Amino acid sequence: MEKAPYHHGDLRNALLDAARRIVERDGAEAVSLRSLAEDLGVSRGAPYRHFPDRDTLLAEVAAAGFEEHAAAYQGFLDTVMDPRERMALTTRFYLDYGARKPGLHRLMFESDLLARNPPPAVLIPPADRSYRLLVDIVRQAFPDESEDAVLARTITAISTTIGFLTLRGAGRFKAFMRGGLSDADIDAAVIAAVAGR
Amino acid sequence: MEKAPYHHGDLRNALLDAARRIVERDGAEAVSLRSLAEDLGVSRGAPYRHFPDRDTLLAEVAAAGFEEHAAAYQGFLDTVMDPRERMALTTRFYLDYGARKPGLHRLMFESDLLARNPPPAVLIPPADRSYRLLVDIVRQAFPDESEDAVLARTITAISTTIGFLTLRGAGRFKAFMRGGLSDADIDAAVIAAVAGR
DNA sequence: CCTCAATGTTGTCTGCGCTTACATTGCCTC
DNA sequence: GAGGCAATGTAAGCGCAGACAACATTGAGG
Repeated sequence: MEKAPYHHGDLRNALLDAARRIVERDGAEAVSLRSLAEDLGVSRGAPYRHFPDRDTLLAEVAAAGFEEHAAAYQGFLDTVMDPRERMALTTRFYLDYGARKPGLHRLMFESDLLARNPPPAVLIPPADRSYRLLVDIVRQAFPDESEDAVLARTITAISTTIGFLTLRGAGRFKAFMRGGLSDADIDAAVIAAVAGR
Repeated sequence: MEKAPYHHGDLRNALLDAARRIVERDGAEAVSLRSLAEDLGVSRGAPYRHFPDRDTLLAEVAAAGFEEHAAAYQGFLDTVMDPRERMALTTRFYLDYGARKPGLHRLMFESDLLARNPPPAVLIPPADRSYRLLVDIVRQAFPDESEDAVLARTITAISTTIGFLTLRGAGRFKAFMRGGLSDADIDAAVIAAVAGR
């Protein structure tokens, strides 16, 4: 018969994993250090040994999200040869990811973690990496455009994609559905607007 | 010497006004019924006489926001004659509004109030009205397009606009600023992407 | 073996949403 | 006017959460 050891063993990573699962499903608001501790069979003060506060934990979850997110469409650079098709696939990947993990998506793209002064240090490298990757993909899809135009296009492209997910998540498109447009139609319209101009 | 009357007089509207001010400046998360009650000099239970819960109050604040928002660019339909220019002005109005009242903007376009089942009844008419107005503006700016195309374009247009505000608010464009693009350049790029295709 | 740093526990404070039981007020009717 | 009643406000309390401080336990290195 196993008796529970005084020390958890790897509480830090266990907290990150558990928080991540909750964020993916129910959003960052649903994460509570207390209930996390309870789930992991540990006292409510224990998490503070590993994270000074709740936001620091969430920042690490978001950082891991950016890593995973960027790594996934990094692959398109190697496997998909046509630059325009690559851009369309990247957009579709964003849409799928946002639909599959809405809470994590919100934490990454809507929370004000990166707007803090200063932003959490763990968050900056993966966020920058993801941003640079995206600019590369846009640049190769529109090779004739100036660098400023490419940057501007990257901004509008990601704005369209993220905004669409935000608004759909907020239920603002329910009214549009009565207009005979299917989900697939709308997805296609977004992808066309981003990649097809 | 005035003694405080037992009844506030118009607590309901006082709550709405106070909540609105806090939402505009600091976001809906900063609204607490307790501190609202304290500010207005009533007991902490008093607000519950007027709103069954916090979300109901926030829904009314959002509804008022949609009214004001739509009324403002309703004016463009009457005063601005060129349909494309009208569309550009509407976009600029969205951008200004989001920059001026970020918290209210988030409550209106990012919160999940409208995604509930059922959504708060007070919210549906103003949200629908705002949506129809927007479709009208897009339809007149692109009169040759099919109705489905107009709907799709409305969706991508508002997605671009709201997404841009969301991402800028989330600090995700800080990295882009180092690329030599000014705020005005980026605003212009968004407006061009929405209205100028 | 002993010490110490890392890690986990317990108790406490504050603030919040929400509910229940009770108090005050003003209006409406007779 | 007096009585009654609905609207409105107060007071107290529950459960949950974040954060901190004081204390306990453990294991690794000197």
